[in-house]
Amino acid sequence: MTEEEDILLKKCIEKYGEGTWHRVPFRAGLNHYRKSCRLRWLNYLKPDIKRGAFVDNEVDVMIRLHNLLGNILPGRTANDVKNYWNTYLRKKMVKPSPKLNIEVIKPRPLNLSVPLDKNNNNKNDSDHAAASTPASNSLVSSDSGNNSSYDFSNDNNEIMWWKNMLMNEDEPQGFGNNINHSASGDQFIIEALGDVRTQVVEEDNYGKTTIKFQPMLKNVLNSPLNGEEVLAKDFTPCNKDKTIN
DNA sequence: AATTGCATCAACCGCCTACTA
DNA sequence: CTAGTAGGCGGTTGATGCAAT
Repeated sequence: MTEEEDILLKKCIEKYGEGTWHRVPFRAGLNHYRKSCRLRWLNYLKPDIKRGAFVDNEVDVMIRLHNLLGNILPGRTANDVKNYWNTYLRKKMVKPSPKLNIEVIKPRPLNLSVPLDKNNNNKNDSDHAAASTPASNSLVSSDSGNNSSYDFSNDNNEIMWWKNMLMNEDEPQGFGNNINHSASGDQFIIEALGDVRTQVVEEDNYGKTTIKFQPMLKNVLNSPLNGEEVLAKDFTPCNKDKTIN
């Protein structure tokens, strides 16, 4: 894309916002496929993108969380993380042991099966947290009976979705506030991820599925830094798990 | 100075999933 | 329930720049 096209695309996004990418080429007057426009915006033009070399703390977080969150790193584009991972880190990683019957569902702020508390009144309810999982995770909570959806039309809504994912009923102020770690890398994790909670689906030999919401940060902070990837099985269960027959 | 090999990173491609009519 | 469409992700490619020879 040329510089002029970048400007057109940027103006278009500023005017209409992100999303409905199929309309972006027409709106911006660009002769590019919708995916190209989206990629250009997300990986290059978006204003809050952090560019330049990865600092040690970021690499630290990446190593610890890559197996769980994939190419998600606060402030960085997925493409950047992916490139860095493939270039530098993949070769160094110890081959992970097979993860039997465990599936980690990464947080994806799409539509939810149940609306979040729009007053940002975090009630630390693990059932609520389960219901707040994106509808893509179809194993989750069929007992709510509420099919209304929640859209992430602005950043606040997405932040709320994360907050909901992060809540821990035992430690209302969040793990990050209760852990005293001196290492700068750990501090970075706390600042960057707060108290991210990870959803893990386990299936036993009889096909019974259990969904567990596990606090990520505490385990991440205790995880080794010797190149091993963090595996879901290393996480200790917490809160009220849900069992689906 | 020219050539070669490697590193980097933006972009492409194909597939999967969610949504909707 | 099904098919079509859009959004998103991961694997991969290709252009470019730089260092080594």
